[in-house]
Amino acid sequence: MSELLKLENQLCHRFYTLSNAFTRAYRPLLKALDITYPQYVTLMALWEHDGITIAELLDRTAIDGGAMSLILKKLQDKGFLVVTKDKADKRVKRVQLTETGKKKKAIAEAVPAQMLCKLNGMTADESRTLKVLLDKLGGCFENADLN
Amino acid sequence: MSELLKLENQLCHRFYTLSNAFTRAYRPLLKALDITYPQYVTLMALWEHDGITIAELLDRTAIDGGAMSLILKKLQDKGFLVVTKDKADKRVKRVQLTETGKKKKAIAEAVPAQMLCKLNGMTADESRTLKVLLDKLGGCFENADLN
DNA sequence: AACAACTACTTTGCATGCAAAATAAATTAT
DNA sequence: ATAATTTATTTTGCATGCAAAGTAGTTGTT
Repeated sequence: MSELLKLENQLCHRFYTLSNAFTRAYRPLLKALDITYPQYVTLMALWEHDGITIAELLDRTAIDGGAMSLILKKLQDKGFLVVTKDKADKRVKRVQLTETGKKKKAIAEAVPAQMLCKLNGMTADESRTLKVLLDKLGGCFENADLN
Repeated sequence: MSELLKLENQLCHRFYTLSNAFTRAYRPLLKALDITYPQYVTLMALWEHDGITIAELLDRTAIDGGAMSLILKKLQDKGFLVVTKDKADKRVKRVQLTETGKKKKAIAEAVPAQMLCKLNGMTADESRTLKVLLDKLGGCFENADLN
């Protein structure tokens, strides 16, 4: 009975489980905004940096390019934003929040607190430590990508 | 500029990113077995507990029920396992590894080491601490589910 | 025994995630 | 300047993840 292949020993499975748990936990909170979790991530990036390029958006959100195409269409249909071609470089498209999209930020401000409420088993200290370790792990992958 | 909605401050986004990174990192390693990451998780559960119920498999892997239906079909088509009806309770189905499926475990044994190799930036100590915090976070969600 | 309530699974419809192919436009090389 | 190459984005095909509806088969009630 090799320990190596036990599910409980896998770091990856914890991430798989927790990532899905987050997505599920956000769903009811995002219902008021009528958006999904990846759409929420996209909007967070835009509320911070409006008017950025799709490439930049992909870089900041780490969302798949193909998925982003559809996400932007949906957010545009919902009136959150508009996608316009860059005049200098016609390959490039820029994403601009609409007034509606900007106003929704006020509603979204309530979401993080509600999520933290669900996670009140974690101390602020544990949360900080966790973030540090997660960022370190993320760094490992960036290097491993070179293989 | 509320800090609350900044992407960099979101725990959830780290999980989103890292979970996807794991799946991508496993893909080349699982190519030799011709399976996807969720299929790998399913097999790990079975290598540990052969002959368990689908419900038990869902519980151990945390994979979606609808997805599991398809995953089991594919793994059965590939010859890893067979799904049989329980004679006592006809609603229940049990999943049994085939001889082929059992033998593949030997090949899979090499996978964890290859993955650890990609993550050699993390010390064993950091990895342990991380697991503890992840498990605690997982516990938070179980409680939050009651809302 | 007949019916209501519950269980274990599967199916369905929609939204990604991923790799690879396809487009279009800009840049580089010859 | 024209071809070859590179870059930005979209499209395509396949594999989940998720919620909700649908199917059998079981159990509890009266």
